[in-house]
Parts: sequence; structure tokens; C-alpha cells
Amino acid sequence: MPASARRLDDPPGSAFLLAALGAHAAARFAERIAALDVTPAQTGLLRAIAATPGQSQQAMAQLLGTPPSRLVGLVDSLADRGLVERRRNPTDRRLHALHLTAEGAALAERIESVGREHDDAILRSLEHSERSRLRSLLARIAEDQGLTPGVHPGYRRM
Amino acid sequence: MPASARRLDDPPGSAFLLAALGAHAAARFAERIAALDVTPAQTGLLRAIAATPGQSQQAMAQLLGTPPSRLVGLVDSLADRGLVERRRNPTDRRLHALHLTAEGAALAERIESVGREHDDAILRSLEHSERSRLRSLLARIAEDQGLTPGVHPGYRRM
DNA sequence: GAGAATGATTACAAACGCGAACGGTTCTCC
DNA sequence: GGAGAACCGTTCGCGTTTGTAATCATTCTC
Repeated sequence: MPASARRLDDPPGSAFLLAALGAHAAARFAERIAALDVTPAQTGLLRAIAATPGQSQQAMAQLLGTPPSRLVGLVDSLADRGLVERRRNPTDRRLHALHLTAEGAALAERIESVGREHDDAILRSLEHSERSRLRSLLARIAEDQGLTPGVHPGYRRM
Repeated sequence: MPASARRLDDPPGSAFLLAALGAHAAARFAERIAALDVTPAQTGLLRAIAATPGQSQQAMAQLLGTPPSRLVGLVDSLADRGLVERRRNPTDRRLHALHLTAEGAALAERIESVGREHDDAILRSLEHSERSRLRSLLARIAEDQGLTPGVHPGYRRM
């Protein structure tokens, strides 16, 4: 057997492991929230609106790193279901401030609860002390890499 | 400020962090290998063929978790560039055994080298001992979650 | 008040992936 | 030995998704 085959059988780097596990976790989460009839992208938008309500769509697009035109459909899908409101700013009527309705806030809480179950399912093989160690390592990498906290970078191409 | 807003500002779960970092790592890796004119999917296929040459496309599709029809285009794109060969099995002419050409093997090694650089870039904020601790934690999660070693689960929908 | 600039939206086109149907080959079993 | 089932690879059509560019409304500049 040639040397190249042996080397390609080597265990992949940690970054690959990270990417693989991340995709797995994302897919599993998508399955869970599908029961609530929301996509991962919608979930992220709900989260962002809940965290910083009243933002314009432009500002939200920049925060999430997505083209504004993409937000339109996303907001539409949530507004049609009465989860999100576009409030026209009286002083500048170009702006559409994004707010959660009561239903939207309730759904956001249910999603958060699903997220906790999801967390437990993914990390079930780790002790509590190991979980916090993992969390701190991941948080340090995320900060070093310049990731916006609470925002999934996949909005750039998802 | 209502309680719901405070809670949604809480730091996200580790699984979310994992998904976000995984997407980030994957995006950065895609940028790096774009210089070699290959996509992440092509890279994964090259890796798989290098690891277990001679497999039929059916077997490869099952290993990667992708519909066979998707492999066709993927193999085509690599075969057109002389990186991969379809060898017809004389005893069973339905089968197309997948092999790397010399060029394909050379490219696979360059990709592996890029992967090591990528690894260093992602983990640069961690000491060596921390890297191995992270690696072992991730490996345990991956095994518990039933991930096939060396295979990116995103092939299921990528 | 005219024209540039800004926010949201729409229109259009391109890329991608899956499922089902299709030809070619081999296997089963009478 | 031959008919039909099973299997492999491929192609085709459909729906989904995303980004770019043009469009409409509103506000700012001067």
C-alpha cells in the first residue's frame, strides 16, 4: 500500500472534526425545530429580534451578515404567521422596525427550551465538568475567530 | 425589559457554539481550497477514494450518505480533470470502481497540507495541551453521536 | 425644491440537490 | 437455457434557495 493511502487514513484534523460535528448538530437541531414548523434561519432571526428588538431590516441584515433582500422573505414568512411585526417608524417612514408579537415571544421561548434538550442530547457523553471545559475552549476559539456571539455564520450562505 | 429578552440574550448552548464554529471552519476551509479549484464536496470525495480505493459508486454513496445520483456529477467533475478514474470491473460490468490517478493523489496530498494549515489557523488561540484536550472531547462526542470517522455529514444535504 | 442617498421590495437568473424513471448487466430459479 | 427480478450507473425534471440588479417610496443635502 502506497504511503499516500496511509496518510489519508490518518485521523482528520480538529478543525475537520469541528466542522463535521457542527453540521451534525445543526442537522439534528433542524429536525427538532421542524416540529414547531420553523427553519434554522427563521429561528436565528427570531433569536436576533428577541435579543435586540426595534432594529431596522438593514441593521438586522448587517448583523446577520445576509443580503437585505434575503431578509424580506424571511421576515415575510414570520409576519404571515403573526410571529413578527413590522412597525413603521413615524419619524422616518422608510424604516421598518422589527418586533416580536406575543406569539412570537412564546415561540422563541419554546425554541430555546428545545435548544436546551438539543444541547443535552449532543453532549450526553460528557460529564458536567467536561462540558464546561469544552464550552470554554469553544468560546475562546469563537472569540479569536471574530464570530459575532449568538449569530450563526451560515447566514452568509445558508 | 421583559424576562424573555433577558433570557434570549443569554449565551447560547454549547451545541449552538459547535454549529456556529463548525460552519465558520467549513467556510474558511472552502476559501482555502478554492485556490486549488476544488469544492468541499469534491475534497471529501477525493479523501474517501484515497482512503478506500476500488469501491463502487454505490458503496461510496452509502459511505458518504448521499444519493447515488449526486455522485455522478461529482465523479464527473473530477474525472474530467483527470483526477479520478472509473475502472470497469471485467467480471461485473455494471460496477465502476473508483480510483485516484497520480495527479489525483498529488492533489489529495496538497489538500491535506492545506488542511493542516487550516487547522493551525482555527486553533491558533489554544495551547498544544488544550488542543489535544479539545480533540479528545470532540472525538468522544463524534463517536457517541455515531458519526462515520473522516466523513462530513453534510453530504446528506450540502 | 431638485437631485442624491437610503431603506425595503421585487424581478430575474443561476446553482444545487433530490426523487423518479431509464438503459444496460447480472442473478435467480424454474 | 431463458424469462423475469434485482442491481448499478446515469439522466431528466422539479422544486428550493440565493444573490444581483432594478424599482418604488421616503428622506436628506444644499
